[in-house]
Amino acid sequence: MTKNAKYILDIINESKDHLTAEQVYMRLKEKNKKAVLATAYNNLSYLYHQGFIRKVSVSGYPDRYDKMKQHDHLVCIRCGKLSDLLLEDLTERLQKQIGVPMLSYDLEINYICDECLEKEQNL
Amino acid sequence: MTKNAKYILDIINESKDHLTAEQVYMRLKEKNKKAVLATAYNNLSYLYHQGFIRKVSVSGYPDRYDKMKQHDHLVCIRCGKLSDLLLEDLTERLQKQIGVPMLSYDLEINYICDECLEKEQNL
DNA sequence: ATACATGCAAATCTTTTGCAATCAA
DNA sequence: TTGATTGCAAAAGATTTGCATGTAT
Repeated sequence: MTKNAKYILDIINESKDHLTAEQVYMRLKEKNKKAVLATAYNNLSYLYHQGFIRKVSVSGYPDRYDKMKQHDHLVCIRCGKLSDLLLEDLTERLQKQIGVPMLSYDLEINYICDECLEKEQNL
Repeated sequence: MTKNAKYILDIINESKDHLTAEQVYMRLKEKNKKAVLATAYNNLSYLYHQGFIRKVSVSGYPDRYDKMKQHDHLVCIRCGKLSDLLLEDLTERLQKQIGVPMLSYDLEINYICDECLEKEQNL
């Protein structure tokens, strides 16, 4: 694990938000001024494939990166806003129902956030 | 609902696969030779926002479109392959745990498919 | 010395947009 | 006719890649 990869892993783990590669890059630059966007992408990709971080993909928005620790997401179908949810862990329940070994699961609850709801009501 | 939108909705509902916009477009052309990729995109987007179809986003791959009917997905984290799963419906269980009205949920189980597993073992 | 990581720029790919022409109510 | 939909081309945005350079072991 290289210096940049370590920095990035820390950035992800310390952040309460769901950061895009661009945002990770901006924070990485605070620690390593020479860093470049592609390096952020490359290391995020590496960390993801090694299973050190999660990646949340919502169509129409850039990928966002997240801690590994199991948790679920509330996704606004209008603006893509992402919030964490701590729901019961479904791992066992799901594993029983599937024939193959499960690595992890991603559960996203779709809703419309307050701001978007308000906007739609003001039409 | 326009002619193209209807065609596309039928294509999605009749397909057993998870079609990309490109694939939808190719099938749309069989019914309407003049159709164009952007029209497929526009109508898919319309159908999605109207809640007629689902959209499955896996990072690194084009979006795939799917029937509305609740079901879950098995996603290969190596090649992005998508398969349907019929697991127990978690709607009520989840709704009880969140404070806001839930529109729907997306549950993706991550695994490594047979082909990818074999490739990795042959290294 | 060697392999790997980086910086940089350019390429790629998906998806969206602007606009003019066309279609349908 | 009037507004929405289409076809088309171009733009936009996110992510990846190739390559030369730098770094660490």
